[in-house]
Amino acid sequence: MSARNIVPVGFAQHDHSACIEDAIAAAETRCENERLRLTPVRRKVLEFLLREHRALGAYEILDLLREVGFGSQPPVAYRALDFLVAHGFVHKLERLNAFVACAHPGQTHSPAFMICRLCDTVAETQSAPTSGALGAAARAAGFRVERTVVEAEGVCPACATKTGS
Amino acid sequence: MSARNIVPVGFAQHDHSACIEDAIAAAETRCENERLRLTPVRRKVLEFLLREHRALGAYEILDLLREVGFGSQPPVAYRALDFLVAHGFVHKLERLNAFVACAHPGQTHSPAFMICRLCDTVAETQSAPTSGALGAAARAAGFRVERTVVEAEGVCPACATKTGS
DNA sequence: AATAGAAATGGAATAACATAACAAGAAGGG
DNA sequence: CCCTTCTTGTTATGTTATTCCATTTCTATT
Repeated sequence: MSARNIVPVGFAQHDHSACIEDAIAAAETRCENERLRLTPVRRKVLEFLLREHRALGAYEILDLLREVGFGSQPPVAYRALDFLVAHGFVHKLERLNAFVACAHPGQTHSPAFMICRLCDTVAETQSAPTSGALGAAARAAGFRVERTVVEAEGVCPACATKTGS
Repeated sequence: MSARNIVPVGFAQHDHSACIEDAIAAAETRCENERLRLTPVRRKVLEFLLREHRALGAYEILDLLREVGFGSQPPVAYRALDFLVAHGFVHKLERLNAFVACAHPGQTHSPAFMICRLCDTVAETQSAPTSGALGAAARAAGFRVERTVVEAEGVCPACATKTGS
């Protein structure tokens, strides 16, 4: 994986090797600034998720960790994922019980996702939890929103073209 | 449960026995109209979910079914839930891997939920998937949205008052 | 340098959630 | 009545996630 190769993020093309390196570098910088420890397992898990621009299940990640010589029991993967999710480097897709690397590191985070049900590609975008119908309903009910899960399931442009619909 | 008792739906008070009866009646009517079969198991599961205005896990439902003399293996519960979800009588909360009775039967369905992390109460409201940030992003990307998951996690008014925050 | 406390890791065991596959029974249309 | 379809019951298994305890590593302080 040292040659630059072109791969979709979300549904567009880009230089993927650079994007991985940049994301790792950004994560390292942030961890230094905030006294967080991007340990080898955590870093490796983040790399795996960046390499694939798709959601990986915890057990897929665990398999990859095993191949590279790390501990191979579920808590190893879940602990690393907990750390990465807690600090916004990775998001969990509740619909899929799977994890993706954050595509907008640094930005304030109320992510929303588009998940293609045919090819499993995931695109991340921002949501605006306080505006919109949900925000209004929450204010009306006196509900304090702490976190939102916004996931759209459907068909991405590439698959729509392929299947001719 | 024959006396009328007052219980929150969403976060407001209401006559709960009437609300269960109405919902069951509405479901029966709709099933007759659409040639769907609201069999005993399915009906019972819907009742359980209406009784509690909170999300129940499939295995909790299974326990309740067992108590009432139905089959007690997981597929029994999951099949009934599949039917109820497919026809919009019940929604699945992806965040909780659990199920709630629909609070707006009949209305067009893009539900959004507010989930209290302290008391597990769930309130349902409508979302407008095509408007808002997500809709715009989907149109921009050429992504066809078929279904949306919108779940807000936070603290309901009652719990906010209790814990004094 | 020694060391106490906190954070991170390794791993066994188990819990919680979900489906596949097959046999048997009930509903409804000709 | 018979055929098809839908539904139920059950066994077995697959997938996702956590609890708990022992050990190691890091960090800050003496």
